[in-house]
Amino acid sequence: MRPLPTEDQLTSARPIAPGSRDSSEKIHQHLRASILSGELPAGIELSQARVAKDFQVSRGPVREAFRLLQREELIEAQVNHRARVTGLSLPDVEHVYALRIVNEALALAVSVPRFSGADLDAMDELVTAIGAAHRQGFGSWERRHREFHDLLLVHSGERMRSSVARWAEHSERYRRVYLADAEGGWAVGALEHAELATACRAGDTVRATGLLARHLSRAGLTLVAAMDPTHEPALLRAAVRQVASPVGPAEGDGRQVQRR
Amino acid sequence: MRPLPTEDQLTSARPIAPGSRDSSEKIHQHLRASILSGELPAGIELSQARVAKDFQVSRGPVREAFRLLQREELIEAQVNHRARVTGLSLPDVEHVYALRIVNEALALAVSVPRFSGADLDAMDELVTAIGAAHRQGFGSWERRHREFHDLLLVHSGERMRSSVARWAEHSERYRRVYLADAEGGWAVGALEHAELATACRAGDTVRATGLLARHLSRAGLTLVAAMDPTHEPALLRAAVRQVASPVGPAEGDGRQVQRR
DNA sequence: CCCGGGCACACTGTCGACACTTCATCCGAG
DNA sequence: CTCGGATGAAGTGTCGACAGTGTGCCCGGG
Repeated sequence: MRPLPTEDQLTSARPIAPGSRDSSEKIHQHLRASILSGELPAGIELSQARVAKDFQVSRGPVREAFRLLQREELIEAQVNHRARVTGLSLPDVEHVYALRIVNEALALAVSVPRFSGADLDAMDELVTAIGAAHRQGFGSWERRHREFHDLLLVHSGERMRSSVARWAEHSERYRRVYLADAEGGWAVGALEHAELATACRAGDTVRATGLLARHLSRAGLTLVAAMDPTHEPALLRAAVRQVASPVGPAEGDGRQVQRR
Repeated sequence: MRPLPTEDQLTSARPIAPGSRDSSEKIHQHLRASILSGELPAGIELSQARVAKDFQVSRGPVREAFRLLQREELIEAQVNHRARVTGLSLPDVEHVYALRIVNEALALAVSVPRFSGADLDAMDELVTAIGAAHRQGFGSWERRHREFHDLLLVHSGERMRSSVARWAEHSERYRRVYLADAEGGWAVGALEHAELATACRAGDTVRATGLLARHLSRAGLTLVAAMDPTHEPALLRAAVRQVASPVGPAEGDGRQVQRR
């Protein structure tokens, strides 16, 4: 493979406010957003010195930010080498979506009985907003979409939410790269969101979790298929099987997860 | 509450080899082990300067290690304040065990069909080893116990294993504090381990995952009950319900998770 | 023309220093 | 005696500098 051009002021870094405390946190946030959004593509190299110069800070805070990104597996760094933005491997995609399925389903299961009327109204509102925003560009749609999924987990506790949100962020990254313009998926997604909101309002926990699992598994399967059509997504199957047990809602789950 | 004595060479820190590269990694490992083992109890304060002096390094690497620990929620740090070892809240315990249940069950589900004969033999060996080691002190038992659980996930992929292992480490910490000498639990645990190994050898995935879920939920419920007997562990129930669906193995699952 | 050794640059890991903040103590006014 | 402000120590956030290491380039030999 070709060596991939080193970054060249590619990150839209602005100087950090001089007196600002905890600048490493800001750097971390900024870099993470840049990576997840694809502005810093996989394989690109980031040097501490360069990033420090772009943000107009010393290398100390940059090193701390890099350590966090490394722990999140957004960059990989070896000693005495420059850090590189992590690549997108197929097993990673499957792991991310499988974990999302089981974790978000659990979070949703405990959230459903706790939804307030306001929550449910906001949910309906977002469903229509997502449908309307899907032709205003990817950014708008993505923001609403993320809000919707956040709302589903709002009553599951802080620790679980942060754990789940981290995986969701990763999947945002993959989705943007591989499904930037899959218009067919939008319509199906909208329908699934509507069904999900209905199930939440009805308080039907097992139906809601099953729908969420299928929603996520469809996204994951599409991604996997786009990356390698011959791959057998055993992990994703196992995840959806765990959540949406055969005793779930009436409609079979064999449609999306095609057996062979 | 009283202000909790500040640490006083409490961490058994030895100087880091001078020429050693990546000393922050070593500091991180050491501190994490100290916290998880209880050597650094919850609430104690760690100052960068003091830790740096103990390890005989500058504050730079220590800051990086602290950032990682903070991200793992093992310490909490505010700007211009000393870092404090995180406390053990009841919701945290429930979250940790609930996530462990769904994540490890998923990992086990994909691992069962992939176990080799050697894996299964090692599993049986560990089952007996655990039974024998449980009177050689907590440390010995804990090591074998961890090995056993690691073996269960050995074929689930690197990313999932690391994700699962992190939560498992947290639970080690809680268990050590609250169950340091619960001898009754050991016998039950041994029995469950044996059943688990049998199910794996038989290739019975749903039985194996169900057993694992109940094994973990029992531990979690014991912990929760020890911390607050009046607490209603809704999250744990949801987690075990998700994994061990009613269509599971013959023996009912209503025994451990008592309904009211 | 091709290739390997050597050299200079760039970068990383680490350290000590400086400014600012927080906290505890002490002292004097009331 | 009590209470509030001053004051010093301790600690943190940040920076620039130094030594060691990896990388690419150049040049000479074959």
